Amino acid sequence: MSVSAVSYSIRDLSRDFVVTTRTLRFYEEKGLLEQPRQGHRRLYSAADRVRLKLILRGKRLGFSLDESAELIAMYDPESNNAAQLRALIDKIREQQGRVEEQQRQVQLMLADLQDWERRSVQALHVLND
Amino acid sequence: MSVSAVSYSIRDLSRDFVVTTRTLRFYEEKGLLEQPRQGHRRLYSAADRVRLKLILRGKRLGFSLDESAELIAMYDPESNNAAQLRALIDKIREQQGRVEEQQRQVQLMLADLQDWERRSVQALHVLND
DNA sequence: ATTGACGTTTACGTTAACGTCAAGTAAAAG
DNA sequence: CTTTTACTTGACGTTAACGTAAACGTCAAT
Repeated sequence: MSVSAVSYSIRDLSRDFVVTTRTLRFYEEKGLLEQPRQGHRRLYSAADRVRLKLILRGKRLGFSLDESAELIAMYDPESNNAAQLRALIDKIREQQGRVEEQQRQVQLMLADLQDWERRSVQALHVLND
Repeated sequence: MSVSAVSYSIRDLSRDFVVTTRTLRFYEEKGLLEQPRQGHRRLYSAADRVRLKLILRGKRLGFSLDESAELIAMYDPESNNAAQLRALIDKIREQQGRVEEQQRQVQLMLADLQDWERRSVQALHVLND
């Protein structure tokens, strides 16, 4: 089983994940990505792609980069650390709570407005009669 | 019917809505709140409280201050502008979509992790047997 | 040898939403 | 009249997450 040592330029990653190269360098600066130098240039591995995927997923969940970093640290597929996994799940549950709260607020607001709308439509009716 | 001309100091609003005075001045600077000067000082009215309430509600919905400003502009209780009301509702529906998407992502992630957890627990079982 | 295409570092710029002084004013309380 | 107390206007500082040059390196192709 020859491991086809696939590697990607910064441009490749940029294209594949639809982020700017600046973003990638920035993530590296912040310690979120490795510093995969091949001499002068960066050459990313499949593992790096996974890390990036996790970072971006974190963003989609509504986490900051720092939070994502923390989460990814917990999400170590090597160490079968059950406690850490639980901790990670808890963090995400918290986020779930926050998002749910937002959703509640949005729905309340929508309900209010639609109520308002119904009433003003009725008011117009009255005026037109 | 004597309108009890209630008015509130900046400190009052700060206390009542649990925001700093800096925040209130900042909102005023951004045009989100009126500039209710009584000579030297700010003296807020009940209407101002309502505006502030709307701003903060906007934040809870996940809107930026600029977006909140836009929304509040649409939310004019005076003009029975049905079109504007619909537009407002649409804006909030969009936000609802974004929030729902986030929630989906969070739930997916949680499902994955819990799956992962089950599998690692099983793995441990196997090791212990 | 020169031109691109691609990449690198350094570093200042930007937006959002306030925080944090500093210095001055106004009015009430002692 | 002098403190307090409450408030005012600057104005610079801060964090997050990059954007936007500027200036330089490298390597293959012409």
